Amino acid sequence: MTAALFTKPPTAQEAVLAEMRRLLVTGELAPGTPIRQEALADRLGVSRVPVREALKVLEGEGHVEYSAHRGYVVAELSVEDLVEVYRLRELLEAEAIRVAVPKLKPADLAAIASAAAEVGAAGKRADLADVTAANRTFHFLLFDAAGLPRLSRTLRQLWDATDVYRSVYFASPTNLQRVNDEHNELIAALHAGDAKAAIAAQAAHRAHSVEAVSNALTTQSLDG
Amino acid sequence: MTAALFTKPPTAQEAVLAEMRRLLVTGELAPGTPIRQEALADRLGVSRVPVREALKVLEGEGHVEYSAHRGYVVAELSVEDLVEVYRLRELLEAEAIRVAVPKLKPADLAAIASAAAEVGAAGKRADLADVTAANRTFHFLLFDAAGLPRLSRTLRQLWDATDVYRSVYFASPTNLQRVNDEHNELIAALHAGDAKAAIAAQAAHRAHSVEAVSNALTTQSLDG
DNA sequence: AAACTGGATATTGGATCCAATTTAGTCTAC
DNA sequence: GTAGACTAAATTGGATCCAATATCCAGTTT
Repeated sequence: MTAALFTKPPTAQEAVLAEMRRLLVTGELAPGTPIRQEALADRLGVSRVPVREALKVLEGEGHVEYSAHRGYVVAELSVEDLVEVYRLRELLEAEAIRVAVPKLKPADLAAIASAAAEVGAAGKRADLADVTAANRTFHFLLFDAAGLPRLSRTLRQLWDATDVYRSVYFASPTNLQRVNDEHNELIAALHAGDAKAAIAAQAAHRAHSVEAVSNALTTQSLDG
Repeated sequence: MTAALFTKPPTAQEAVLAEMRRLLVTGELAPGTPIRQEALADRLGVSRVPVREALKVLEGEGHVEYSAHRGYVVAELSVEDLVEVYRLRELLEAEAIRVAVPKLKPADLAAIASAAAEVGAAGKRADLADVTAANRTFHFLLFDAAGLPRLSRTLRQLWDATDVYRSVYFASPTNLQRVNDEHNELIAALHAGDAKAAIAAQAAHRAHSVEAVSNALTTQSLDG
């Protein structure tokens, strides 16, 4: 019974899904572009079948739009969509924190603090991918502590929908510094067991990011 | 250019998906049962390919659970799950109504009233499927009026998750009568433009149904 | 007797092939 | 010159076939 040395991809569709997520986040698959199944399959070294199944998953998550016999197109995210996503996050994240705070154990707090530290470290390294990943870990350690799987799932969907823009936000050193400060503020509230303060901290945190991203969206296109 | 006499299924996967939803709601595919792709495909007269794509959709919606190389199993819904779903609905439906009420036009109100009437009519006919469908139409006419597509999508997912139990609730004449009364109360609030009252009405409506279904769940199994 | 090993069978995962549909382009009719 | 119809190419949808994995059962070992 040997422990796995590194994570293996059990199926091709899973590998395809992971790679497509990367392509979507990095913008290599830009919003609005039609997806040619065969080209994509060739690029990933598989047949069209696992690609199609991965696309069905992404369709369910709202990352691509589907039209019968016409295929898939990378979904576009308007400012209205962005605002809607953040409003829904506001409602649901408040609930998650409200439920999670009384349940937090020392181990949870330690894990959360550790994730926050990793955000800072990755920021110093200017490693955007790691910042994004650590940031997500940080927040979902908290959300998941509520022990409400469907709430977590829904929140993940909402986060996924705007992942494309998160790296834009983290690209600015000013924003990065602010993010770290806000994380610390949130952690302090968690240690104090003050759910209300934690919710407020998270709300401020979110507001800053939606403002920045919204500005980036309205002024010009992503790659501008 | 002949007009279609009845809605055609453009693709097989869509037909499979619709039929599988029916099987899940009616309980012909009971929670916990493993899904054998080939048997299901034979039963529906198609190959396994469209079945697999439909299953991926249902997996995304939480109706089936998937394990690599082990296949799909019809998801079980615990009482905790039920409570969680209704709590999330509470948060999100309140938001939907809050946004929708000021936007409601006479045509919307008429459509909503008409749907409510259909619920009553179907109830008199004791047609459970029609009651469920009309009830859903009624509520989502309101939710969709908010003009928030992601909110609507999330709410649909939550409703879908508990669809299995809704027909149980409607099976009781007492419940049916109460549902009609509560619908009328909600409609009155909408006509008055009173969002707060509408939210309260919807909350009471939801509380009654979660209570009934929860009782049914705890006392015994579905078919008891 | 319990536990591990090996192989047979059932089931899922993936690739290839064919059918159906859409789309672009060209030709014709008016 | 434009609208419509027809044709051809590209693309998606579905079926069949083969490979990979898991499960089950017998046999062997300790």
